[in-house]
Amino acid sequence: MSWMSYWLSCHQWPWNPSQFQITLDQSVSLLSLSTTLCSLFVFCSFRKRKREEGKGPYVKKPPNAFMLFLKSERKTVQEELGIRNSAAINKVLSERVQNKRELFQAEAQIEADIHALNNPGWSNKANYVSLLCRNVYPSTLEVMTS
DNA sequence: GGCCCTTTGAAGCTG
DNA sequence: CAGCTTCAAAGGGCC
Repeated sequence: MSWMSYWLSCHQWPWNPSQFQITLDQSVSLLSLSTTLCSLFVFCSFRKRKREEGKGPYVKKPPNAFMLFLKSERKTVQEELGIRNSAAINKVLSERVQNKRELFQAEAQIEADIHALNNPGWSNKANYVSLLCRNVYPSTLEVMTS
């Protein structure tokens, strides 16, 4: 049973139009549910929207040391082993990063500093879309079970 | 077309 | 404060 059918069964939804009588509490619950679902849709759409280029001032996270290492060594592994799949390449590079970690950590720190200068006040919080969604779910469940 | 996989690490949130 | 979650990159694979 889906959460929607569960909610409807709990609230004895009047499928027959002639029986369309709901209490004030039920209408308030329905309004809250609608509002909450709209919020859920809007917030969860951010994740998809932010990946679209040229829409909004989305600022990406600065790359960490391993990400810089991946960018640097990806083509080498592709040519060396003839692998195109990034998941497989990443596995190989995770083994090779050991002796170059400190070098790329220093570079990552520079990247982070430049990112901070170019984007004053920016925080990872701006990219944490699902936390917003997570705040919506409990209230949705609260409406469903009230 | 869009999500998943796969990795490390930074940063934020939760209990 | 420990533990969990997300997202940075990338491109093949899959639905």
